[in-house]
Amino acid sequence: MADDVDAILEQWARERPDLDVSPMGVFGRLARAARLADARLDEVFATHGLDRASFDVLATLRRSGPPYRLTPGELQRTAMVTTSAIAQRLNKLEERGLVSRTPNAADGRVIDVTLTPAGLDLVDRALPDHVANEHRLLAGLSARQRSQLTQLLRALTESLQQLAEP
Amino acid sequence: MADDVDAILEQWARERPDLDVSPMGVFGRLARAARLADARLDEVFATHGLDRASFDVLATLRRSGPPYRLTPGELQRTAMVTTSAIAQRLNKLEERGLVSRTPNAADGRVIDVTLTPAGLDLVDRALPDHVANEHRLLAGLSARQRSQLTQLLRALTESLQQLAEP
DNA sequence: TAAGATTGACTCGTCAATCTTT
DNA sequence: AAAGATTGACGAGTCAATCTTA
Repeated sequence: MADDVDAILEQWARERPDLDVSPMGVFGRLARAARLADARLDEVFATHGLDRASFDVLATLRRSGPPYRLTPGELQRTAMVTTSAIAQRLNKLEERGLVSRTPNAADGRVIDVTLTPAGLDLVDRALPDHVANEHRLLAGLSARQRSQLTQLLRALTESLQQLAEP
Repeated sequence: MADDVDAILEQWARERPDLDVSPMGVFGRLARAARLADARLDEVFATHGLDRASFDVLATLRRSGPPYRLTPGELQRTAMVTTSAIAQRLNKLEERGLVSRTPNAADGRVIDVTLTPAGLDLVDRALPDHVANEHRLLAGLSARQRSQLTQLLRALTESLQQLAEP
């Protein structure tokens, strides 16, 4: 039942027995699982001509409900990237005709980003495949395991947020 | 106790009640936790003039034990990146005098990458801080929670590897 | 032919600077 | 001033192509 991370911990135990490197067992597996999951999810996005970044924007607009309209700042706050990354994502999506940018009526500093009919159509077609893929990827875990994993990741996230540099 | 991901799930439940998006509760938190952890770990690497990529290479060489020597291919297999990424990491580390590249005696196609005394010194100084940081980041989780999280991430990783495209 | 290592072109992110509006 | 959005320069990864050796 030993995995790659166990081998790493054994090496450290041999080379630096003075250090308790057990937290690496958590962070190492967290990084690897996230990377693997990204790769598996990307495969399905690609079949719809999308990548994670583009899907993320389209899906955020979609789930916000009609009129499927948010500002770059709003998109930034739910994505975990900077506003400049959002601007560049929007450039690509706008070029493809999947979103449109229009000036906000109430505040001249703000831009409204709206899902076009083509964008709505695309995300609604990709979404069921994406969700089915996620179900498939979790098939190896029982309902109880999924629930526990969710709770533990929530606790870890909270701890990590609390310790963020101010 | 609701978090960002719960809000996302609620939006989907409203907009697409036909889809069971519960797996997003796992994958969303996995991605967020991994991203947050990376940011917290980078802070300590930076105090030693390192980033995660550089530290990863130096630490892999360090824990392999004397003579702290591996090939790019060996480094690639434990890192989760391509060999070209390894080559570029090595270019930077070699320029800084932290590793050296020498031809392998037994196989002319192979390069030996060795930790220099400066590289060994740097990684041995950064390591205790890194480990202490990881302990600090996990302080919010009990021993039982860490153990459970490890087991669940291991199970998830195994499932994800099994479902990799061949 | 195949394996190992490297490079160059490209993509996507961050950061710092800029522009506009409040 | 401050807030929102965007751009340009840069860093680090991937992929495809190349070079050397087995």
